[in-house]
Amino acid sequence: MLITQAIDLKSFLAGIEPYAGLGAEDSARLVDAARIVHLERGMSLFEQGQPCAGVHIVLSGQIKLAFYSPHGAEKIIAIATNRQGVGEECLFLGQDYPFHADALVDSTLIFLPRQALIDCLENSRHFVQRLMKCIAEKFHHLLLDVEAASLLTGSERVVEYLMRDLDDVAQGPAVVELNMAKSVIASRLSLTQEHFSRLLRQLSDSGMIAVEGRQIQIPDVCRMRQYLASGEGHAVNRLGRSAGRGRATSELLGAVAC
Amino acid sequence: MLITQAIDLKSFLAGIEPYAGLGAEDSARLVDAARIVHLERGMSLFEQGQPCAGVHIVLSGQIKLAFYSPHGAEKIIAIATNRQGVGEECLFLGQDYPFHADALVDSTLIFLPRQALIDCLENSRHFVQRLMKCIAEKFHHLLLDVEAASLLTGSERVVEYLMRDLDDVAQGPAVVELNMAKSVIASRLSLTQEHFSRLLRQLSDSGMIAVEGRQIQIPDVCRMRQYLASGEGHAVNRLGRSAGRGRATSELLGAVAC
DNA sequence: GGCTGGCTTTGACATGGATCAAAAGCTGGC
DNA sequence: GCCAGCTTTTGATCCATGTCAAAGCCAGCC
Repeated sequence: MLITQAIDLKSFLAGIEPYAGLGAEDSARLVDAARIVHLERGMSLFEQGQPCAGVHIVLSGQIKLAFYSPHGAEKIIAIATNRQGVGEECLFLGQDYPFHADALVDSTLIFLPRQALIDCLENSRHFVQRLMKCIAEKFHHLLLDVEAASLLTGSERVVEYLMRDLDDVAQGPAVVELNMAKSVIASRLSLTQEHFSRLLRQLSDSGMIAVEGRQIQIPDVCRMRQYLASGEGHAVNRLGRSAGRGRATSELLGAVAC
Repeated sequence: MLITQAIDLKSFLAGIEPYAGLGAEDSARLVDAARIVHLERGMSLFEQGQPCAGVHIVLSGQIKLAFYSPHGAEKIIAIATNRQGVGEECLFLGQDYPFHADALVDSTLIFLPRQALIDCLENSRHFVQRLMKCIAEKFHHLLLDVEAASLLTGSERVVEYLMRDLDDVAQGPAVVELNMAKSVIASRLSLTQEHFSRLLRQLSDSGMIAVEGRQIQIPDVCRMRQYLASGEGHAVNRLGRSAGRGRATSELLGAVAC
């Protein structure tokens, strides 16, 4: 690995969780062991069932994490981009990867081998804590996805998705750029691509959004929030009702009054 | 807290992850801070959105972890029983509980306050590692649930559920006792109670199982595995298909040939 | 420019699973 | 043994969402 790359890598790692705050020794250990990985669009980073070799951090591109059924059905769990890590949660199960990871577009990643990470864990209490926090956060995200998929209707999930990147206190108009194929977003939202397309059209027809290719105009963010809060979108479904009660769907909708 | 209880607690904690292997000092710290909690059936342990106060470990009973929509819809994420812990994943997010927890039956729990746990974490590197592993395992379980809910049909999920507790290499006949209300199991499997009831009947009519109240007879475990493997249960659904491929649904079905 | 192949939309239709309503079954209490 | 309050089953019906197929659309390429 070239010196310049090594230097860059070091400061790069220092800038992202959970690697920020590593001691010089550990930091060097990781940089030493690190490898750069290039993936062309469509290539696989790893397959479900392979033993976990380490962690990958996305430098550029998009990595799709997904399950496949034997019949070709696909469920995308998450898309890793930017400075996000892939596979931390599998490091210590002494286990196989629980999902597939493929490049949606040409991508570059840093690979940190398992053993180097484990050595750092032995060495630094703070690193373990940070890593634990990182895994807990992923857990939390997955929970939110499960909540949305179970309790919201298709159109509500779409609305919720469009508002994810928006400021919690945003008011008035906004623009959202869909930065991946609609079929990918559809699968993330547990929808077929056709259904997703129709839902966008419905929302568009109702004036809630305006679709221009991958660009979505939102004339009034508050209206979107209201849509979620007062569930026009859905036919009172209920899984079970076993100890029936009624409560607010907390985190799914920002708690801002409009 | 009575001496006898304290002694019991100490050895109890020593017997379960991630508390096994704690040093004497930390162990004492936890036992000191621990409180016993009794919950009557139907009572709430905590609510979604409350700040996380610590971890609860189930001594006896069943604790339901679930989301609720504003309209009373319920999605049960998991049932904690036996020696399982509740809430480890929320400890370090400095965050609120992401779900509700209620007692399905009269239950007894140990409560370990957040601060005592954090002190132990500062103290013991091994404890952090064990806790991290514990959280990673929960993450993995949730992933398996997401996989099942996304890729399997209702009847396949039921079959998969019935086989969960069975030995991976089990052959021939088996009996499964449903140890909670069917409506609860239904929600765990993302089904309505009515649908679940009908699916049990279908499987029963097809001779795959025999239902006697809460007791399910399985004449031939292998037949169940085949049912999952060769997906009779389902009408080739596909979410997306964006980079279509065909692979085995790994962990969902034990990899035993019949 | 005009082709080619991958996305995306639309339409027509099928169906799994949800809803609503009511009848059975159970179970614990008196 | 019988009632009151549950859990569970069954039936009839509806609807959100999936499926299949074909047509548009758009971008990169020669």
